[in-house]
Amino acid sequence: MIVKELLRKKLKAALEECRAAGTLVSAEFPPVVIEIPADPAHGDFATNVAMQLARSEKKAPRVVAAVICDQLAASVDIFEKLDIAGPGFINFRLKPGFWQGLISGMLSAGDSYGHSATGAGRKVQVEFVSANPTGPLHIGHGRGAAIGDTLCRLFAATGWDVSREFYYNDAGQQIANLARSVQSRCLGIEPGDPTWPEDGYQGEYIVELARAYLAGESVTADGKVVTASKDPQDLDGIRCFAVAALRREQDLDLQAFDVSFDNYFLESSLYSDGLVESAVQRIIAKGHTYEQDGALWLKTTDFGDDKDRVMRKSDGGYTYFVPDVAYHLNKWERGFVRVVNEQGADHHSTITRVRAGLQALDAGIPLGWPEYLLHQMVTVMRGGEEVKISKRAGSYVTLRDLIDEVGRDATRYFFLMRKPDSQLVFDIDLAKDQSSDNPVYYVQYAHARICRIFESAAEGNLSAAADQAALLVTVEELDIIRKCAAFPEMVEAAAVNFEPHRITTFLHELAALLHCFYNRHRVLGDDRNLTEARLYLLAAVRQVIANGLALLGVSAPERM
RNA sequence: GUCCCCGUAGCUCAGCAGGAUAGAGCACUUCCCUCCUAAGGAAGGGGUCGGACGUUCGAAUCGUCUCGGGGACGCCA
Repeated sequence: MIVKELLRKKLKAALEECRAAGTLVSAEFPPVVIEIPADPAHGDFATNVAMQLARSEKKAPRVVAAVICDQLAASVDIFEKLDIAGPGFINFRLKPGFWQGLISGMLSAGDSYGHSATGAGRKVQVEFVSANPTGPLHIGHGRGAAIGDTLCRLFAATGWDVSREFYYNDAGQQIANLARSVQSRCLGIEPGDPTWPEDGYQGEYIVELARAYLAGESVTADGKVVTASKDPQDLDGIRCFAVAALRREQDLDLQAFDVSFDNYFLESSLYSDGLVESAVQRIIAKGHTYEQDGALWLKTTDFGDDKDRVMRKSDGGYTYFVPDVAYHLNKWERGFVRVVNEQGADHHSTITRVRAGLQALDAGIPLGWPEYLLHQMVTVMRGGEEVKISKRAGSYVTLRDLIDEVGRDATRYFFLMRKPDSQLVFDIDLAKDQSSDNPVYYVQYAHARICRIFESAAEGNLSAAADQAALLVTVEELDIIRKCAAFPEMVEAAAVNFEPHRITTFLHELAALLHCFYNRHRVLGDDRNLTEARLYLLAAVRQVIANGLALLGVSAPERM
């Protein structure tokens, strides 16, 4: 139960009662907003509804507030204090018993505390990472993987039926370039040589691929085994081998990052299954195209673009967004009422084109479908300087480099600390720091600390006791309960707004409250009842921290 | 030129479907372990919320303009 929601209902009911009694006369009431005041002295919650009503009531805000307060005080008994403050705020302070009573619900919900049924089992697909198999995953993919994975976890936690999808191109220009690059290495050609392919891939991994190919190795990827033919002239064979090997590498990277997918979708299948051609024909039939300069154009300006775009080039090939449209039509036909594409912000210009293409299909697809979550760039800092070079990839920092150096938990946490809209500076020194300066450890330590207390408690045959909850009356204890009680709405907001960073922020705040409490009060003390009450509280905190970390895909260690 | 994101403490960033003295971490100055892990806590200094105008009882939050920084604008993918 979300406490704010409860209050909102009580307040709405009180307004209606006032109207029935004639003490309020407004024809309509504004949406009731309940907020948590910045200054805790103002109470647990506050509402501005009296100020909003002042105009239609033709009374001073504080007078309106008094009317509402009287009604609330008469009909609801959860308030310890109700008062009117400032220009007309109504401040609420709930009885300690109300807060103490919330703990049992947190513990009985257990691992699902904070979850909701908002999604009502509807299907949502999240497409993320979607890296082409032309090299190891880089740090930008890492951010996308962390954000996309956590978004999936958030959707699952809020009642959606989530499907995780990874889309890649195994046959385009970039792949041909990859094959040529590996072939060149097989033939002993190096970057800089006259015959080295233009824009060839130069990373060390290309050398490794050539070596493996010539050695006749076998790789397994996406359920298929590919064995190298060893023949440097077999460009197609090299392509298949290189793609399989890099897909496998990427899978290992993702596995190390604890990110998994339900479905891998190949761009080539769109062509082989005729989906591109049928989508194009359908758009033509709907009259949204024209021929000009030997090319086929889509009138994207009919759908908000600033100029029309070429669909089929004069050489007969399709431009890159066409298979994307066919792909998304396929997603729609698979029954996903919601689709979220998590991508780097540098792909932002494709959004208008894909949506325009989908509208041109006239397939009943809603205007804002699919949704997009774009993340900004990542820069990596070490020793106060930007890191740009990877030993493996040559020109960029790989996800694997990061995971190997700072660990999975810290890598994920750091990627999720900032809102996707903000550019991210990844400080390797801080991420590796095994101290409280490191926000990951700070949160994990709070969890481990509680676990340790429970171990000590067990040795003294002490355990949490719900019936002593009334003893939890200090500021620190009530602050903790209030924070834990706000967890479900935070999860909801993080899911609705695609904002995983709300979770890291929340966890850091909760951990701070826990550490503060720990330093001011002794849990295992002489007073057995109080000890059991505090253990009861800590059990809830441990659960909330564990649940929050689970949403991030970060471990909750019992010992550190 | 058009579009998107960002601009809040020295640094990295929260806060932004408007609300009551603007927050955290790092860095800096002090202090707290005979006691459940000091990977912790307490206290302190540090701000024209890029700027201007507007809407409002009230703006870091909304609108317009403007100045910075980043990204995207292809018959490349």
